[in-house]
Amino acid sequence: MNQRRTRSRKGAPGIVDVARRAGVSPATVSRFYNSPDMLKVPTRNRIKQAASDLGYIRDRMAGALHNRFSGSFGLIVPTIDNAIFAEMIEAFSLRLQMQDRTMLIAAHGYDLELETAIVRSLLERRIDGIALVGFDHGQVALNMLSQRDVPVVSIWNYEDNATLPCVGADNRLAGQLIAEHVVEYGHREIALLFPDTINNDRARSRMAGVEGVLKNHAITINESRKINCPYDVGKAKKIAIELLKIDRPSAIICGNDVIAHGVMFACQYLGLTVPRHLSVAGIGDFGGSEYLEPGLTTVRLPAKRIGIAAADTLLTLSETGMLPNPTNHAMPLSLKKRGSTAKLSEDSGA
Amino acid sequence: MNQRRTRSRKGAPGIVDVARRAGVSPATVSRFYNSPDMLKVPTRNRIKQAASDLGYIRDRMAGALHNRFSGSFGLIVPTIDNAIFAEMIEAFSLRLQMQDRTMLIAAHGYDLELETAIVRSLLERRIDGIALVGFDHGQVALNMLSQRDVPVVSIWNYEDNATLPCVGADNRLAGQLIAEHVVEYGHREIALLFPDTINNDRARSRMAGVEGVLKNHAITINESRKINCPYDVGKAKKIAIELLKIDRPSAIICGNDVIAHGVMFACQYLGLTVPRHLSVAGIGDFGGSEYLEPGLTTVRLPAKRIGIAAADTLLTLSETGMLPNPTNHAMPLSLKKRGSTAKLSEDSGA
DNA sequence: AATAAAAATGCAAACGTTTTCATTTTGAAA
DNA sequence: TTTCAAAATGAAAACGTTTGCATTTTTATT
Repeated sequence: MNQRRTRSRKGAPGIVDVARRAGVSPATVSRFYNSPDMLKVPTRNRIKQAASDLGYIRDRMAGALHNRFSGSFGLIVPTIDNAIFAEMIEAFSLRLQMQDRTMLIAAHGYDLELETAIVRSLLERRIDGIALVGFDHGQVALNMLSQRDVPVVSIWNYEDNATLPCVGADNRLAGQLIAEHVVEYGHREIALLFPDTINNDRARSRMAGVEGVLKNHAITINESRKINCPYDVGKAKKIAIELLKIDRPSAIICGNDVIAHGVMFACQYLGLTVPRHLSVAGIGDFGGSEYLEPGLTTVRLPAKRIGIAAADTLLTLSETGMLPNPTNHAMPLSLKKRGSTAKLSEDSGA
Repeated sequence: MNQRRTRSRKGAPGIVDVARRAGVSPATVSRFYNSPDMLKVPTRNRIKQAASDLGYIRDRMAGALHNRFSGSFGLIVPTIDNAIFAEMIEAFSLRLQMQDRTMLIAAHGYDLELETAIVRSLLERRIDGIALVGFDHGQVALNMLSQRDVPVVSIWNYEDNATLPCVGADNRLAGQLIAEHVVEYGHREIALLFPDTINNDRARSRMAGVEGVLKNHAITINESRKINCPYDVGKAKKIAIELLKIDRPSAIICGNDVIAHGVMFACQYLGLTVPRHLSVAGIGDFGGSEYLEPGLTTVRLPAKRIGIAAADTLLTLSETGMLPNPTNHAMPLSLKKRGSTAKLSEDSGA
C-alpha cells in the first residue's frame, strides 16, 4: 500500500524518483547533473526525459551539504535604494546568473554592527563567497569569514596594499581628478559637500584626494564651506539652498553624484544658472548624471565593470582557491567634463 | 590520534562540537536555537557560552534539509538598476532581515523565459516563498511553484480578481488619476510616452487607465503622439527632444517617472519652461521626483509599503499556509500635484 | 575469441542538522 | 520519604544529495 516511501512530500519528485523512472541508480542521475560527460548518450537521454516528465528540480541544499558549494554568493552594500550601487549590483547579479549561481543581497545603512549580523546570517546559509563594499568592516565579521575560508572581496574602493583582495577604483584619485579639474578652471572659492566619512572609506579617500590637491594649490577652504551632507537628493538640495542663500562660492565639489544632483536642483530653484553662476562637480557618474541639464561634470567609476569583476573574482576564488591575476583589480577612472563646470570668468564667484 | 572525527573540515565547529563543550547532546543544542524555552536556564547559558567560545555558526542548509524551511525568500524583478523598484526592494529586504530571513534577488529584464529560468534556479535553493512583479508570468514557472507549494505573491500591480495573491496598487487607477488631472487642467493636446506593454501588465494597466479617461472626455490622440519609450532617462530625453522639435503638445503623460525625468531634461535642453510651455506628468513618485525643478506631478505608488507588505504576506503564508487578511493588499494611490503641470492658458499648446 | 584496460554504473556511507520517541530528572503532592 | 506527572534531555533515524570504491559493461588489442 505505501510503496511511495521514497516520494518526497508535497508531490515534488526527488532524485530517487527520477532514477527509478530512468531505470538507473540515483548516483547516475546525480552525475547527469554534475558531470554529464561521464554518462553515455542513451543513459543521458533517458534521464533527461525522466527528469522532464516528472518535473524534477534538484535540491542544491542537499548537495551543498555533501560537497562544499551552495552556489550562492553574498553581496552586502550600504544601501540598495540609491543609484550609487544599483548598476554594480545588477552587473554582479547578472554575472552570477550566467554561471548558474544566485545572489543573496542585504543592506546595512552604514551600520557596521548590522553588517556583521548580516555576514553571520549569510554564513548560516553557506555562501560560496561574499563581496563587501569598502575596507571598513567589523573585525568579528572578518574573523568569521576567514575561519570558514569563505572568499571575500572588497569592492568599490581600491588600494594597492589592501589586506583584502579588492576590486574597485582609487577613490583618492577620483577626488584628485575632480579637484584638479575644478582648480584648473580657475576656481578658488570652493565649497565641499561630502557625506559622513565615519565607516565610509570611499568618502574619506575622496575627501583626502580633494584636500590634497587644494593644499598643493595653496587653496584653503573655510570650515563653513566643508559641509556634511547625506546621500539624498532632497536633503542635498535643501542643504545647498541654505548654503547658497548666505554664501556664494564659485564651485561646489560634491562627494558623489547624488549630492551633485541635489545641488543642481537647488540652483534651478534659486534661479542660478549652472555653470555661469556656479560650477557643480560630482563623483561617480551613474546613469542619469549625463542627462541632467547641463550634464554633470564628474569622475566616472565603472560600476558595471566592478560588479562583473567582483563576481568573477569570487567565482575563481571559490572554485580554485586562488585569486585571478591581477591580484587586485584597479579599475580605471576618467574625468567626464560636461556642462556643469566652466572656467571661472570675472562675473562670477563670491 | 584522529579523535577529531566530528570536527568539520576547515576548522569550523559543528553542533556536535558545541554539544560536547557544553556537556549536552546535539539535540539540546539544536533546541537552544529552535525552541530555547524548552531548556532550563543553566543549560541555556552553558550552550550559549560554548557556542560563543567556539565561534559556532549554525548551518541552516542542514536544518532545511530536515524541516522544510531555508529562511530565504526570492524576489524577481524586471530590473534592479532602476529607481523604479529600488525602494521596494530595499524595504522587502529589510523586512526579511528583521525576521532573520534573507533575500535572494534576480532581474530578468522583462524576459519571461529568463524569469522562468530564475524561478527554477531559486527553487533549487529551496526558497520559502517568492515575490514576482506583476501578473505576466510563464505558465511553466507558475506550475513549478504550485507543484511545490511555494508561496507566491504578485507585487506592484493590483487587481481584485487576480489569480495570485497580490500586493500592490491599481495601476489602471494610477493612469486614470494622472489623466484626470491633466485633462482637468484643460489639456487636450496630449502626448503619451509609455514603455513597451509586452510582458508588462503595469504599463498596460496604466495606459488603459489613461486612454479610458481620454475617451470619456472625447479626446483623441494621434498615433504619432503615442510613443514607445524605454525605462531610461537618457533615451527618454532623446525621444522627447525629437518629438518636441517637430510637435508641441501642451502636456505629456509619461508611463513612469523615469521617463518623465527624461522629458523634463529635454525641456531644459530645448529651453522650454515647464510648466509654462509644457506640462509633464509621471507615474510612480520615487525618490527624486519631488526634488526636480519644478517638482514632478505624478501619482504616488507606495513602493516601501508594497515591499513591506509583500514580505509580511510571504512570511505569513510560509509559516501558516494562510493568507493574512485582507487577502489581497490594495495599496492607496495619491495624486501628487507639483510644479510640472499647470492649467492650460492661451499662450501655450500646439 | 580471449584478455586487458577503460568506461559506465551501482552501492552505501557521508554531509550537519532536526525531531520523534524514549529516558532521565525535577518538582509537587501525598 | 514516596509517587507521579511534567519538564528536560538524550539516542537515533531521517532529510536528499554526492562521491569513493566496487562492480559491471564496453572497447581495444592480440
